[in-house]
Amino acid sequence: MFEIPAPELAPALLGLWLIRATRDGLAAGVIVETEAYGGVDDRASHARAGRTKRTEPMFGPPGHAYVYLVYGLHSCLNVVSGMDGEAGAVLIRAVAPTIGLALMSARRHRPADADDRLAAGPARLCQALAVDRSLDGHDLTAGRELWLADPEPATRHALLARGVARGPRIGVAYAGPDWAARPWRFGLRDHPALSAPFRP
DNA sequence: ATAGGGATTCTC
DNA sequence: AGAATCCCTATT
Repeated sequence: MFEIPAPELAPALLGLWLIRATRDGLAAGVIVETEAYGGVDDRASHARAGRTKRTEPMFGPPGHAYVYLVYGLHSCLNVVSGMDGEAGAVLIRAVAPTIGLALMSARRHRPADADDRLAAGPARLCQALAVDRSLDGHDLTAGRELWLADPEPATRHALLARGVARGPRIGVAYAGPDWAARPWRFGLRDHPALSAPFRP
């Protein structure tokens, strides 16, 4: 299912489980916001510089993780899309915390935020789920450490019933007006776990 | 070798 | 509005 272009995979990931298992226990949530990044032609994508050490996973097998460090501080998680050898990835921008809330809360070394927002934001979600670059390249379909899983169809249907909102990607003004304007961000409409730019 | 800057978040 | 903070990428 991951061998499709990122702009197609991004909305398809909405409503799926993202599950993290560590020695400390299990933490999991439902993906509510995603963002698509293309290959060498996408001026907003890390792959724009071609195949490099950092972006190697983006060119690798689909369904694996691409985890990078941004601003020297925060990890961000992507699901690699497209065919092996062709770059593409979907940034997971927000997850609705469902299992292991205490664990997620403990990992955030800050005063308790609203539970809904524990994993609202690409860097927040990585902190809440203990995702860092040690998981770069990890197979997200293997069912261990960090993986994706299908929810009950009825559950997912109910979630998607609120509708999918689209909009331009966040923080990519450097890519120029054309690429920055592409509506490649997807989110469950009005969901309380959406990231900061989309909260009221 | 070095400069420039970032797919963010938090605080002032 | 500005800082925090590392490492990637491009250039010299």
